[in-house]
Amino acid sequence: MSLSPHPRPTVAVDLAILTLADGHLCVLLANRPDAAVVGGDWALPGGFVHQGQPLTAAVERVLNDKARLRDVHFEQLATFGDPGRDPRGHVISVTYLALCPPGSLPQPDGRDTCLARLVVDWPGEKGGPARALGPDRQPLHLAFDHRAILGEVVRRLRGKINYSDLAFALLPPRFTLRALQEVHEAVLGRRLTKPAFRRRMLDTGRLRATGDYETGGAFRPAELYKTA
Amino acid sequence: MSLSPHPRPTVAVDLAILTLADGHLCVLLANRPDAAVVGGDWALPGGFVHQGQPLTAAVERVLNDKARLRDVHFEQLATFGDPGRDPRGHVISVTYLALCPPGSLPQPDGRDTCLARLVVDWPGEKGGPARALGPDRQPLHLAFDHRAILGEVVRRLRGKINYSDLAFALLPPRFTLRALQEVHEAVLGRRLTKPAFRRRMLDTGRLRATGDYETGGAFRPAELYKTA
DNA sequence: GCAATAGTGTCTTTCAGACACTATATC
DNA sequence: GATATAGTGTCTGAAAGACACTATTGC
Repeated sequence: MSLSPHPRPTVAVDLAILTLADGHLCVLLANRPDAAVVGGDWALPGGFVHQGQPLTAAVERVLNDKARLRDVHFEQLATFGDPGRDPRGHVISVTYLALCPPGSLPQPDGRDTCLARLVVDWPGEKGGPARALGPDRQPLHLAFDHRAILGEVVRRLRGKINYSDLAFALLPPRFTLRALQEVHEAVLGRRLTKPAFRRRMLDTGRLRATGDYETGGAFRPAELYKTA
Repeated sequence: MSLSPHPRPTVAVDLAILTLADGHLCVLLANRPDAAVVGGDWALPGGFVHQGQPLTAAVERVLNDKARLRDVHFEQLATFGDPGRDPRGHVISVTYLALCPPGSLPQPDGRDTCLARLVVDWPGEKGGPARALGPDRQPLHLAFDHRAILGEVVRRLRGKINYSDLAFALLPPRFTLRALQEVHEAVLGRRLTKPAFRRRMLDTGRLRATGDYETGGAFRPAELYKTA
């Protein structure tokens, strides 16, 4: 049965797979061999949505195919449907962000995939496009409208990090308060003061001290916490 | 050219056209003659997205067709794509909310369209489904997953009203601070204190006093403000 | 003891709620 | 003058930044 007699646009999901590396927010990008057509060498990994397939199933398929990831926290960001955004045809992209603890991503080879640092020029939650810096710190040439999408990614993260469990999805199950603060600083793009941050986090009641301490450091070890 | 050889889901836009009536947040609903098929008598007005058509064009078409509205503030909410959400087939719905000043909507006739009060059971930004009350204050039977969508609508409004221009889109160009406070109270579902609210609004710098005053009241008239 | 980081106590500023007050319109 | 609402001054308490302090580890 056809609900609409008109020719239909195609639907895809595109994923911003995010992690923290060296204190910086990074995104996994896929190389585009068709760079000349799609307008850039690198793009967010994505895939088409087939009839009868839930959006979440398409997301999980991309996570598994492109990053060998399972049980990752992901959430919908926004939908981009401008007919000109994909030169090959009308593709409506439902974008998601996926959050991974450091080290849970397979090492990108730099050819098919790379891990790019996310940088924005704007303060706070003002909004605007983002840049992606390659391993050599040079800006990468992004395909489609993916600079704008990555800008929205950062804006969403900044808007939600203070009243959601989003930061914990970028950390291992047990973590120090300093590591948690580094996540917040990387997302917000500014330094925070330690006492106020500790109070604020502990007052939420979402944290539980484990009684264990980090090891391997040269100096006083910090206590490990987990989510309550 | 076909980007995907598989059969594709259909894409639609669905609109939560909101306004304020009698101090309550209300949404415009369309009657469904096919209630037995779609699971409810009333639904958000919507329309299919055709190939090559921007999402915003589909939104404007629905606004014009269903509510004779132009130049209305609208923004994207979220995309719902569960294959079972529409019994007729796989329809991916990109939902929008549209905000209208009181009185700018044509009077719904109660048969094809009605203006339903939006009510939620949950406090703050906790989230959950919403109910829609008809003119007789009885809950309406909503089609599809529209109870869940309307819950997200309220959640989004509550999350954004304090740091966006969203409230002004629910007011005429010139308005009293009391009217602005009533908008906030209707969205947040709780009473606010007048002095704190006035200070907070005036301190944002987004308001400008006009020097004019409302008329027709039996008592001291309030000054009219506009957005800066 | 030294270096470096973990973690805390306290002061100050900011801001929202509570509450009481003054001001001004119609009747 | 009565009444009802517009608009303000002030107190209080909560929360965050600044800053200085103590605590604990490896060397």
